[in-house]
This record gives sequence, C-alpha cells and structure tokens, in this order.
Amino acid sequence: MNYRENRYGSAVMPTRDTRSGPNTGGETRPTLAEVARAAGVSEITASRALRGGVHVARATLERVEAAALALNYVPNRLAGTLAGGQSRQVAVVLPSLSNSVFADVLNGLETQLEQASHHPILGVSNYDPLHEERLVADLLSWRPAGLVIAPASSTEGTRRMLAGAGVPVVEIMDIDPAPIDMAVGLSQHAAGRAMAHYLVGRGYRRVAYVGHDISTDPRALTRKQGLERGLSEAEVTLTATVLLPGPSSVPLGREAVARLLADVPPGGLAVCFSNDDMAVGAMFHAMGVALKVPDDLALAGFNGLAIGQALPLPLTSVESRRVEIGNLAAKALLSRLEGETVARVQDVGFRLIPGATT
Amino acid sequence: MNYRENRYGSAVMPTRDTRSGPNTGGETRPTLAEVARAAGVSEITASRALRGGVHVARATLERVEAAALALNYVPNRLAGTLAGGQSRQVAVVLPSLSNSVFADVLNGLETQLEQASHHPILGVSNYDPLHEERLVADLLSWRPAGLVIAPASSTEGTRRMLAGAGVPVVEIMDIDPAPIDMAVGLSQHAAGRAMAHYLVGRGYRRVAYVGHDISTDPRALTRKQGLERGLSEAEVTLTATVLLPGPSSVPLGREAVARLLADVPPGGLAVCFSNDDMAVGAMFHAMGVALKVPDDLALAGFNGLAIGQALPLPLTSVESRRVEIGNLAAKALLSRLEGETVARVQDVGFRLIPGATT
DNA sequence: ACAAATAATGACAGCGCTGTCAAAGACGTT
DNA sequence: AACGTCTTTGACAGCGCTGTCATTATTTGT
Repeated sequence: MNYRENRYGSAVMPTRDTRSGPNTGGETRPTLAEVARAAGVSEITASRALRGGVHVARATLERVEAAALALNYVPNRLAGTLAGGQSRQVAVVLPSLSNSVFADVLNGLETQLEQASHHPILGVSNYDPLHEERLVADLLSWRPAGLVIAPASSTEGTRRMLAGAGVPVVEIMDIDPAPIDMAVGLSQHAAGRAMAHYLVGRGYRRVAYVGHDISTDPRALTRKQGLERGLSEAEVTLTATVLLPGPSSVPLGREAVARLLADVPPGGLAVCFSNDDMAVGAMFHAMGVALKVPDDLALAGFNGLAIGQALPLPLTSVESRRVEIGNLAAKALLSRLEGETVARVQDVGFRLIPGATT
Repeated sequence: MNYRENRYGSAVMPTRDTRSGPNTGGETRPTLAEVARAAGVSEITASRALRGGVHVARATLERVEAAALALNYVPNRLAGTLAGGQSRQVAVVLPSLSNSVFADVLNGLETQLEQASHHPILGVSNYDPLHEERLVADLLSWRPAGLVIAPASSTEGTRRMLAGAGVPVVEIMDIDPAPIDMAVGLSQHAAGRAMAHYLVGRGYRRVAYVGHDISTDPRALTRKQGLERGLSEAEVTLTATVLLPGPSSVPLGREAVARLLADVPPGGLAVCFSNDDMAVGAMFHAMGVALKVPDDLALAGFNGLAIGQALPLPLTSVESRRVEIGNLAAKALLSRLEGETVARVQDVGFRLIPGATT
C-alpha cells in the first residue's frame, strides 16, 4: 500500500515552487565593522568584545553585545579562521554509516566536540580506499583543527597526507597498526582471539565464521585473524567460512547462516559473526527452522549491540566501547589543540559478554 | 570479562606519549602564490588552472598542475570561499544519532552532497530546542551553502535565523507544517492515520500506544495524533498509552510492553509503537513470556527498519523512505544553488507494510 | 594585409576577520 | 609632582584566495 500526501490529505499544498523563496534574496549579512560602528568602537575592540571580552571595559562590552544583537550579527568564522584563529572544525572520515557502530562513534565524537564549540565535517568512504583518499584531501582543504579517521585500508597517499596534515590526527577503532599520530580503540586481533579462547573453553571444537564482505573491512578481517589465531592455539581450525557481499545487516546474517547450514551440519557447531546484527539474523533463522540455540547451533556476535542483548536469549558477543571511542578521540584531539600531552595510543579495551547463545 | 591491550598483547606499546608528534610541527603549507611562482605564472592564472582550466592554455594548465603536485599543494577553501566562492559546506542539524533513522538520512545526504564535492557539517540537538538554536547559530557562522534540518520543535529564534539565513534551507522528515523554505519528507500525521485505518480494517478495536518520550519528538507526537484521529474515525479510542523516557531502543520497547501488560490484558490487543526497534523489543518480550503474536498480542511499528522485517514474523510497520529523504533533500539544496526551480514541498510518501504481527 | 574578434594572462582590490604593536588614559606610589 | 604599572583602545597589515577589468598574444574574415 502506497500513500502520498494527496491521498491522506493535509494542510499543505504539495508542489508549489519557489525560486525567490525567502532565502534566495540578496540581503547582505552585517559585518563586524557595522557592529563596531553601531557601538561606536573600532573593529578590533568589537572583535575582542564578542570573543569573551578580555581587555574590554564592562560598559564597552555591553554596548557591543547590544549592537550585535540589534543587527542580528552572525560572525563569519571563515574570515576569523583565515585571519589566524583556530578552525573549530574537525574532519571526520568514516567507512560507513549503515552500520550502527559508526553512528555510535560519530555520536560520541559530536557530543565532545560540541562541548568545545567544534563541529565535525563528515566524509563517508564506503570502505573504498581511493574514495577515502579523495575525501581526506577534500576535508583537509577546509583547514580543520584536526582529523579523526576510521581507516579503510588506506592508500599510501592517504597516509602521506595525514602525516603531513600539520594538525592532530586520530585513527580510531583499531590500535594494532602503528598510528600515524594518535590512535584510540581496541585491539581487534585480541578481541577475536578472546572469543576463540572463550568458545574453546566452552568446549566447542567446530567453529565457523560468517561475515559480510571482509576484504574491504580491515578491522573485521583482523578480528577474524585473531579468532583463527586463538583457535589454532587450541589446535582448532575453522570448519567453514561464509562471506556475503554488502554491509552487515540482520537480513544478510539470516541468509548467510542459511547458506552455511546447507553445507555444514549443525549439532555442536559454533558460528562467529562479523557483527551482532548478522548474528541476530542467524538467530531469527534458527527460530524459523526450529533449530535449538545453543544446543544445535551456537552463535557469537561482535560489538555488543543493544539488539543482541535484548534477544530472548542474550547473544554472546564482545562489547566494543564505540561511544567511548568517539568521546576519547575527540578529547585527545582537543587536548592536543590545547597543547597538552596526550597518550599516543589509547586502548579502551573490550569486554567478552558470555550470553546464552553459546 | 575485561580485556585490555596488555592482557592480550599486540605489537604496540599502549601508552607512549607525544607532544611534538609528526603533526604538531610548524611546517607551513604551500600557498597558491608558491605554486604560481613554481609554474612561472601569475597567481590568478594558477587559480584558474586549478579550477577546471577555463581560459587557460593547455600547456600552462599542465605546468601549473605539475607544480601543484610537486609542492603537494592543498587549496585553502576558507580563503577561496571568503574571496567569493560558493561554500561547498552544508550545515546538517539532526535531533539524534542513536536512532538509525537519522543515520540513514545522514547517509543519504552525505552520498548526494559528496557527488557535488560538498560536505556536511554536523550538529546534533538531542531534541533540545535551545540546543538546536545554538547549533544553528554556530553552523551558520561557517557560512554554509545551505542548511538541512530535522527540527526538534524549533524555537522562534531558530525559525528567524533560518528564514534570514540567506541560503537554501530544507526541513526534513515531516511535511505537515508549512516550510520556512523547502521541505522533504512525508506526512507523519497521515502515516499514523493510515496505520489506524489498517488496524481497524483488520478488526482490532482495542489499541494501545507505546512510545519513547514523545514530548520532545514532534514527529512521533504527530504520528500518534494521526493514529488517534484515524481510530476516532472508527469510533475507537486508545485503550492505554505507555511512554518511557529516553530514546527509542529495543530494550526500552521490551520494558515498556511489560509495563503495559501489567495493566492491560492482552487478547485481541494491538499495540502501536513509536518506532520499529521498540516493537522488536516487545516481540522479544512476547517470546519470553510465551504470548502468541498476533493472536494474544498484535504489534505494529513504524519506519520499516530492516530488523523488523527480519523477524521470524515480519513486523507490521510503515516504511519511511529515510535514505531517499536524505537524497532528495541534498538534491533540492544543490539544485537551488544552481539557480533551478525546486518544489517547495516534496512528499516521498510512505508504504504500509502489512506484516505477520497483526 | 589590416581590422575585428577571440584566447590567454595579469594587476588590483578586497572578502571579514584577528595578531601585533603602539598609544592613551587611569591609578597608585614614593 | 614625577614615575611606573595596568587597563583599555586603536591603526595597520595580512591570512589565501577570487571577481573584475584591463592588457597582450593569437586567430579569423575579407
């Protein structure tokens, strides 16, 4: 069933058009000079007054503020930054937004940045290294105060740009590779390995891996390697691997596990997923075909998403502190801008969540 | 179980510190003037060459490009914009990022903007009107080429700023209120009403509403009003309403429905949720207490999220075209910047998904 | 071959703001 | 009363780039 405005009616005409809407007009915004004139002071005094009022007499300050208010003055930060101020914009490059993981990170970043009146300029690379490179170049041309990036297997060119950016750079999510400048995250390898140890400890000897297209997601790949490493330490090897193209999602997990089970018999099988949403999809599939979890099929996710924990059977997973990564990355950046000393690598750690699905 | 880097080891020392990292150095970036000098042309010719090369001889163009490459030149768009160019930054104000709905919208926005080499500067209001007002002022001070906002019951001040911004403004998600400039979205009221009609058509006469804190979310409120309106047209009134503080989420829905059922007996009861994730939580609760859906308890969500459709029983919901809203909003903005005529209100419509939960 | 058009280049000023340095006034001290 | 100190204000230049207009080289038409 499809509905449009005109079927279900409302107070608004759907398709009027506008060329000279209210916001196409050419009225020019007031400048600092006009505020200064209105307040009867010099431009620079007005500037100082509006920036916290250091070295400005109380009376003057009030006069300038009143003038600014009356004229509806909005400072032009382009000019301000160009003239010598700190930028107060932070470039943020993420590989994806369809995974709630990065929405969480962005959320954490934005929250902290905003407290310092900074704002993220966003770029999404879709896990494409060349795209990422172009993005970094583009964003850097705005001369941001710093840059935060969750790298998508970056090119040499990207790394060179970041190293020469002249501003603080925070690489987030994984702390295994040596950072260009700073890194905030967790050891993805260790997380994968921890899961392996846990599963082995629970007695599983048949373990399969199911993931979205891992070739472009370096962190998912590292986790898988950690998993295999951990398994190999108990002389277990992966029984099977299923990789499906496209970003991780509930339906994808559902489909992937169906394919897996076409080849591999359940019964004491544990399946590790690249992300919790995939695992939830698998759980739904199991419900659909009346497979008992965990007896017939054990499931383990990654990221500790809310949805996994809200399942009737809480999902075994590894909690990654995504919002905290965003928070810490922003704080690290801001601290460096204040000239403070900041740890080069910050490990937020992770937590293995022993759910009821294993 | 908690793991840190040092427990599970890796190649990186956790806490080295850095003050004069690679990116604190004071090396100054090359300017256009230096590129011009290196290429043996005037500044303005270099400028033209690097911007598409109109009115520049082929040979000159190549020389300038080579020089720029050699010097690792990154243009300074602050200066460029200040000197008269279009900004190529678009302010984006969203009420939340913890709801995947806005991550989707942002995704759509970013995709389209990027195709035109534009970038979003992001602000998140957390549904706080005063916060939103400050954000709009802050973002406008970057002189963006335009602004996209999913309003959080905006203040008069916010509306004034938007109306006087001097750039295109797109209000997204709801098209019921009269737009300041342009609007892209759907009629939230009609969506709620459509759901009411559907439920009535399915024979339900006892309908409850379960939502997150709706007082700050104007669109959820409008949907609820639409629902009530639609029900009233069949002389049905809401049996009960449960509102829980905090953003919508799976666990919250689970808890909310538990509370509802403490007061209201199931059996032919249909529950409408403010969002699909809430409804999924309710579904999980029902599984936990062995309530049969839809016989004992019918569930209807909103937004048509992937998770709802991946449930063993697909969730009845209303599909909102979030990514498309983002896409269209960006396109509308960009078209206006090209001087084209754009529909003042664009209705992306919605689709009622008749699932198996009703 | 010469005027007229076109293509290619450059000089200049200025976008709106802030850092630096200098000056002027207010105040207290000996 | 002369001096130093602190507070408050301003003049000036310049951040790096682009729009405008002017100038010079190159082509075309007849």
